[in-house]
Amino acid sequence: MRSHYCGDLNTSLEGQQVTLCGWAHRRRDHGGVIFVDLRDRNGLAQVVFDPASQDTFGLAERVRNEYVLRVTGRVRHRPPGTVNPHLATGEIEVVAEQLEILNSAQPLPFQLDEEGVGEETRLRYRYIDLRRAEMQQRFRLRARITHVLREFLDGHGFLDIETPCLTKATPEGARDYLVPSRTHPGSFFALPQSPQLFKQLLMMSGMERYYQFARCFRDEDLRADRQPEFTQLDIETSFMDEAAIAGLMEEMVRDLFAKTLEVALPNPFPRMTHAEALRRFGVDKPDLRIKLELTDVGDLMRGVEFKVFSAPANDPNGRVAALCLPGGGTLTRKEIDDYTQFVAIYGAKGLAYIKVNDAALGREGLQSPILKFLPDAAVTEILQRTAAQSGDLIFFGADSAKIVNEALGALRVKLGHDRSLVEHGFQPLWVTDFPMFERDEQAQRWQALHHPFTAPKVDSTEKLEADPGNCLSRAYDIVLNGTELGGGSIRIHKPEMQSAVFRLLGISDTEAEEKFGFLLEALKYGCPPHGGIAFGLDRLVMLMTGSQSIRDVIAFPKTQSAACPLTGAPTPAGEQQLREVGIRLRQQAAKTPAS
RNA sequence: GGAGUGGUAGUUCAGCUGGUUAGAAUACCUGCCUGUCACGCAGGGGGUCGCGGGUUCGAGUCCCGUCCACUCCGCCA
Repeated sequence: MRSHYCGDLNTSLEGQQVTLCGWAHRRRDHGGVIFVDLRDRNGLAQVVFDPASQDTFGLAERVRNEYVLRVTGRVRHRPPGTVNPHLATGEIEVVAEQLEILNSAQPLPFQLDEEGVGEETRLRYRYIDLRRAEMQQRFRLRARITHVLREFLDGHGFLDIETPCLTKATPEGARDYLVPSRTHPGSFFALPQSPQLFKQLLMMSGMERYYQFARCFRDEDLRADRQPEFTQLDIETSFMDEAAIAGLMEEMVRDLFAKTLEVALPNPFPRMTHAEALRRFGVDKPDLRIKLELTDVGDLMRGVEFKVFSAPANDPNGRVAALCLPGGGTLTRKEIDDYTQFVAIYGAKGLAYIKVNDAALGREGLQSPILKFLPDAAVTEILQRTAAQSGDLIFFGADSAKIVNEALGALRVKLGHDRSLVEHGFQPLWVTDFPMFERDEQAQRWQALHHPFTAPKVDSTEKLEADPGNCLSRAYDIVLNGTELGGGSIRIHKPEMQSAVFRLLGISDTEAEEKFGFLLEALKYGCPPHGGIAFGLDRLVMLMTGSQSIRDVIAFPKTQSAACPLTGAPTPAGEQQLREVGIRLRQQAAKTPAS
């Protein structure tokens, strides 16, 4: 006799005695015969308690749904007739000879095979939700993914090294989660937003190739793909340049997809500059499965009477772009109004359009409220550039480049999904040549687009300071199906360059010394050129499992208000605990968030 | 901080322009049925309509506030 999983059972085991452990998922009672679907992590098997064959009846009578059982019995074919597709194998059943009830169970708060159970109920009883076959499969794939990634990295000489979770607050970036120090009253640790500085220090330590599945914490508002704590596959190498790192990393991702999903990704991954991504797709993480593209038409609008178009066309920070939707002529007035509302979210004040009824007729074949403002030459050129055909519809965005890009970029993705224009499969992409800085007009200063340790493409501080606004960085992002999977860069490894970047970011020497003194000092003791990348593991698993939310691939996630319905965390701290860490509250906690 | 959607039985939902005792499915309980396959049949229990206030003769339904969940904007170096 040997133990089996329900899903392991097959017809070749006929006649053999097996032992199964699991939950009595569904009990049916027909006359004297009792049928129990036994569920374990591998599936369902039907167990028959037949009083005519064995004396197990007395116990089986007591079995209710979801009791935890150990059943020993003999495998046999079912009587001819029906095959149950819900079972791991519908052709055989196990005739129980011994039954042990390992535990009883109250009726579950929701049915495991029920669709659409509310998010909060699922999280409140996450341990039950995780029993569902769908969740079991997701977490099995997640474990398989981390295993294959580790295998690849271990095989390429990377060392798995842990870095602290209790560390120092960083001044820029996301809000930190703070942890009060008992031994240093009034002082706080911060939970790491990423192990960025530690992995750089490891390069200075001669570790040369490092990786870690690192838990990261950011106290910012949540989204379907953002949790306050999440896992990064954090990687850093010495002596490798952008091309070498990208080459190795995409080899790793190809290996991963081949081994876990049997999907062949392109070799090499396509590459695109940040500027090209914005110009063609309006975003720095384009979903290449959607073939729609933005087309610049600003040069045609400089002289038109229509101020909405001519003003941004003549503004160096403005943009006028077109987005042609094949077959969009069938859109109703209401649908177009809905899209206008949609782009308003991104600050667009309107959404002009031209319906192309008959492309061959030129102006006469078009239909649009803005047609009267456009000269013939511009109309002809628009049709040509967008390659519009009869039956298409051309949307227009005209505003600051930022608003046009965000509005039309988001509209492009929405149209892709609404109109079923999304190709199947996985389409990866490297985005490169990011600007080093972006201007924060409100604060009148530069901000790092990536992070302040990213190396610029120029090699001297003079060149960097001469024109910071046009300086590119040695950063790269890996994008998959419109999701930013990971980002990295070659780092600054010279103290004077690091100081220059801090200065440009408005971080004074005193402040830099206070916040990053240890880094600046370490750079002086022989820092190798180095760079790396960090992958969002949860997002990667989300894409690979086809999940709609990052919560579905995290065992115990938080709700949108960053609370845990299962444990009730966070909860108010007791007076004694607060006293120990030297904290007095400015106001009493009103209530427990999850209660 | 802001916009939108939702909150009614354990669960998933219906409940129209306000009007008797708030319904369905499923789950649960009892009984019947000797091979069920989401078994079937008969019966039963189960609700502070998120919470607070208001309008009204009368509120699940209308108004105001508030809490919670989800999606998005801001935010996320």
